[in-house]
Amino acid sequence: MTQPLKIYNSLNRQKENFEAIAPPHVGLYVCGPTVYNYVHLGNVRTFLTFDTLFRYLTHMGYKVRYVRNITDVGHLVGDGDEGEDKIGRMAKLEQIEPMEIVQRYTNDFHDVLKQFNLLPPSIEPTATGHLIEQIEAVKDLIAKGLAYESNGSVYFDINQYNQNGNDYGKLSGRVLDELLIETRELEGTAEKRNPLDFAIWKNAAPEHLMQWDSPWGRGFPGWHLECTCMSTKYLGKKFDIHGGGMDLKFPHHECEIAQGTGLNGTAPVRYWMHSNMLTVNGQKMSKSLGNSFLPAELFAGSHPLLEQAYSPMSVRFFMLQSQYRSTLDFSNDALKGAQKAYKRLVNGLKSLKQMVYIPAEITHETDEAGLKVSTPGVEIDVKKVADIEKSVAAFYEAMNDDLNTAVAVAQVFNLLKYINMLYLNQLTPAALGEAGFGLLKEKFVLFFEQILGLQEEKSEGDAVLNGMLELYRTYKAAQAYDKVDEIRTYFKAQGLVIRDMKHRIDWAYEE
RNA sequence: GGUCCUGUGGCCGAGUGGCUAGGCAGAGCUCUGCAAAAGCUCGUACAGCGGUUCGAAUCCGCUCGGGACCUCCA
Repeated sequence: MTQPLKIYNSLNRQKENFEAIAPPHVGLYVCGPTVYNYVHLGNVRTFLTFDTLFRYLTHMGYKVRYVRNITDVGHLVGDGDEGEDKIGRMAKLEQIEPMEIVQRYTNDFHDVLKQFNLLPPSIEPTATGHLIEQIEAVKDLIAKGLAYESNGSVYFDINQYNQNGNDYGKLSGRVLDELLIETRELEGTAEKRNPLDFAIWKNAAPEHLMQWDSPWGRGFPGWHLECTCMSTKYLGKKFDIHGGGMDLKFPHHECEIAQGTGLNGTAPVRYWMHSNMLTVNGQKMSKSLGNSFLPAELFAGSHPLLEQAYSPMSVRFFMLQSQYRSTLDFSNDALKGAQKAYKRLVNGLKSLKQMVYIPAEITHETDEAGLKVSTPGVEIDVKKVADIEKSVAAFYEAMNDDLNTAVAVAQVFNLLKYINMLYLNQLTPAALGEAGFGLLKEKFVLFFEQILGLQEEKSEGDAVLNGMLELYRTYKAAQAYDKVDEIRTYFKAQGLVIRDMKHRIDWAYEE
């Protein structure tokens, strides 16, 4: 617990000790979705990564301001700076207002993240809500000589930026000359001084649905600019952590660094974090490849790639089993395994919550010398207690090692073993001692619910189930096994199972 | 073509020089009305070849395979 949190910083490609700029406050910015379509499972992985970070930093005692934007304008389809606005395009296709598109998919985004038990960010700003800031930023960049107007559009001047002593390409490891060779075939370079210059304001054709007045005529902001303006506004000129998917590293985050540095004279971000891709059969899940599926399809099992339905928490758990910087490959076998593993954990949680510490009975005797001797009925199993303490420490170590949730989850399973032993009377609470038992209970619940963000998925109400269980006990006592089996069948139909143990009868989620 | 990542047991997935990762699946045992669950035990894993080293899955080189970014993408 005392060791520092280490974070892999994409800027220098190594793990660094995390030090907040102004503790106990931490500024965290994550690039949110462009709300022109439903979010797919790959998108969810990124937001889950930063939800885990948000939860962990909060647990560590930091006061985190978590800003995650909604891109509702400016993100273009296709090549460079010539494509159509994604949201405008959908609006035209469906013949509705762009803001209807935005609202629909924003709602979907929120619904999906809630199902996966992601915490809402502290601030969720939108690009259209910050047009004034963006126009001011464009003016400022022009005034600083880092941007120029061309045909009603304004471009960021990369050559000038580098001449000022900066290094465009630093984050993604790009070399300008090499980039230039590759851009020779791209369109839309006529207005630019340098093909690599990117739009910070775009001139809008009359038929363009989303456009606003500006000093350069009617237009709309460039995609990269919104993140710079909103992060600066809410987190300051230099803030702690900026996150996003790997695929945003270039050019989006590179451009953010350029804009922020150009505007504020300081690199905007201390730690850059990038989560890796979710793959399907080894290939990146993406809309354009047609191998993506929606959370709703996953929950219903209604997609050709899916053999069955998987619950939100199973999927959350599945993703937590890997480290965020590794690619994670989706497969039915892996999901099925995760579903079962999750249910084992949640059954452990459920039984743990009912457990209370019962001290061992103490026998008092008088020894030969006439002195009173008190002997506890159970000796504390120091080996098991030490093992629990070790797993708890290892959990924190894993989380501190660049959020290694894979290793952290393994520790939770180590703890689960003792919970199961307690549940089946293979171990008594007294054998762990009050402190050992308390540690197990406190940490398991904390790790599972607060830090990993997993939760029980309730189906039937507890009252009904407990009534049925009572009936089961009655029939069981009467040895009416046909009735007993009937009740079991009912439970099974609900995805539940009766556990008929020597010392107690209980229900659990079918694994 | 450029830059970078990666190849671990039937499956998923940690680990980056010597110390059991973990989960799922499988086998055996204990328990049990029958089950289920759980606990315990088990399994010649580190793409191939060569090198460095007392010692390599872990470092270096080569070969083969997979992937990402370089154009919108989480």
